Amino acid sequence: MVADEWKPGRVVTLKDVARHADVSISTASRALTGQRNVQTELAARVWAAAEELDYRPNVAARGLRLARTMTIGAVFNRLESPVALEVFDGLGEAAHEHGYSVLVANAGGSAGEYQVVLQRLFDQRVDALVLYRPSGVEAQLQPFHDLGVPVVAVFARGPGSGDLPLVTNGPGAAIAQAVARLAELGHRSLAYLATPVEMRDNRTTHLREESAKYGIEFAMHPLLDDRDHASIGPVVHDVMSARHRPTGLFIRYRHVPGLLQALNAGGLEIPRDVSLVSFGDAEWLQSTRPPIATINVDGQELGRAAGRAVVEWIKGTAPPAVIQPSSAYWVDRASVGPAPA
Amino acid sequence: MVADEWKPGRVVTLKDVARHADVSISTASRALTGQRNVQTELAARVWAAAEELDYRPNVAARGLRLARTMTIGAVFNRLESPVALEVFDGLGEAAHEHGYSVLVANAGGSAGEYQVVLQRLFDQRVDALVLYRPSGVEAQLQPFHDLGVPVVAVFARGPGSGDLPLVTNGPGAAIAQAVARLAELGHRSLAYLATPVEMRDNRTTHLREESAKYGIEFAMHPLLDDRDHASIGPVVHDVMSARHRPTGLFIRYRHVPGLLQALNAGGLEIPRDVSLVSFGDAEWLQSTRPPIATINVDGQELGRAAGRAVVEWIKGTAPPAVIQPSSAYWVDRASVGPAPA
DNA sequence: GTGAAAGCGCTAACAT
DNA sequence: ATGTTAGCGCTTTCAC
Repeated sequence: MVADEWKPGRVVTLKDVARHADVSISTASRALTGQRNVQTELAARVWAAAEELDYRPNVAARGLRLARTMTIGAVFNRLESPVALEVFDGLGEAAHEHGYSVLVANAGGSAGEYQVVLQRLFDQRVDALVLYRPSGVEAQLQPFHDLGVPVVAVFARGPGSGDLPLVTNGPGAAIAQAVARLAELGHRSLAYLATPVEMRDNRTTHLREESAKYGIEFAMHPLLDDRDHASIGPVVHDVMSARHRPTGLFIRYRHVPGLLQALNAGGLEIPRDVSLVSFGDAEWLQSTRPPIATINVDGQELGRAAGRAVVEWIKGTAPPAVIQPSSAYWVDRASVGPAPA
Repeated sequence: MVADEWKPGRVVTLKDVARHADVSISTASRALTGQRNVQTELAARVWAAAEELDYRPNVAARGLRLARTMTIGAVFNRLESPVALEVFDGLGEAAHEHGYSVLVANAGGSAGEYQVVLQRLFDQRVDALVLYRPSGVEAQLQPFHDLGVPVVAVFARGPGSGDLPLVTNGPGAAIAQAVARLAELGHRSLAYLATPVEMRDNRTTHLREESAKYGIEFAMHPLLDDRDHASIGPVVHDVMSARHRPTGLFIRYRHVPGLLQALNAGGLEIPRDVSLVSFGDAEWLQSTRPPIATINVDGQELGRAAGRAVVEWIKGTAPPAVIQPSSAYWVDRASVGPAPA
């Protein structure tokens, strides 16, 4: 057989398949979508034709009819942290598994930009929205809510994110282990260096509670919400030159390079002068000297869970307020050592 | 005014706008798409109605009609290297600037997976395809070529990628600077550690040529194409325990952690025993001790260029075989020091 | 300049 | 069980 009338630049459509199999369009459609109201023999003919013509259904067209685009919108503030990447990876995996594609967008940071990004996703009529660490986006989500489009937050949700279902993990156990280890090594004063936004994380609560258990002092120190490494320097200097300076530091992954530079500049050595724990792991944290202990998150699993959640939601079953597919885990490395005398 | 007849779960459509402005659908369309054959007064009414109803055109529907989906497909082997991320970022930026969204997919590695990913993108009828470091995908691209869908490779293209237009940068100048610096510091023997695939990069050629200029010995050493850090150990051991061991090492970013571990395990220090240059930069390379010199690529610019190229191509003007928006640059850091005696 | 109508590719009544 | 028809939201002839 020969493809009936094929022009080079034209994509083969359901009509072509139907004609080639000598059935009506609707029969072809039914056969290909696997409905039962079609004779086995005809169905076979349709499938053969489709195969031969290399027919690929136009998802957009089907979406128009079904009011589903089979795309999931994902918004990241920037794919910068390893966790964000993992989440993206896992999300894609879960989405593809269910036939969805992922339309991803980076919102650089400003609210205005976020607005634009959401608008584009709305224009594309995504079937669901996955927001990584959203913050203050409640208002801009209204159009999606009006349409009943599922929206979930992943990893964390800042203030002003309304009551989006949150896909996250429980850092409690891992933080407990970390603090226990530090207590065991004689540490009596810990600190968490974080930007004001980050401080709202439940990590803060856990750190405080666990520290209290051992009678350990715990303090938070605000970091500028700045990308510049240097900006961390003064804070570290202040913290470490105080009379009662902490002997154990917790800090988010993205600030580690800056922190290392700052400590280095101050002549402070890890773990001799201060122990260090990073929230978030990466390959290179294992090859620094010393390797840096982490409290880590299985971002991929988070992403997968988020994907599954929205797909289920699309099908009708709304998720609970919090989904916790896995727990963070504690990775002990040489950056955690005995408290200095 | 009040939204005529608005049901909660329904999205406002062009029809709604037309009715609200009391014009025909086609006039509304013309007004909103900014065609001239429409009275100023009517146009104003239409715009007002659109504004009031918060009308957002359905891109998919428009796409169906115009045979353009306004999406660009991007395929990464995995968003793992910092450059890949930057490229993605830049691509998104350029795409959005021109009204396109980016449908991104990760192909884990196997050819089969790549096939599936491409198929999904085809089903979504992406208007163009951007492939990051593609290799051996020529055959699977046929459907896109048949349809005249623009496809470009970014950063590099492996064997079997046909004659895809390539968006890349010229590493020549930067490599020349690096080798010059090493020569100046007395190095007489350099090596490039890379997986067999990576060795096909034009970096190899440049390294060889530049080394030759100074009469410097240059050797390539194959790495297993493995994600496991440990697998690099034996190779490093072999290379560094040879009688004529190199005093300067070039290696791709992603292998740096493994290399550092291996050198560390072998009791070798940078730059005392060997100097190191990484292809590809990252924040943490500045905060290791010593900081690691790099030959770096402006991935973002690459991504932007790729985006611009496919958009232009969609509009009709095919790109040249190679687009080189910027050059790689040499970043001297303390990992490059005097050759050991 | 404006509206009516056709049609992009597909699915889902509705007829038979 | 199959074909005919309508219509998803939009643009664009084609008449007037």
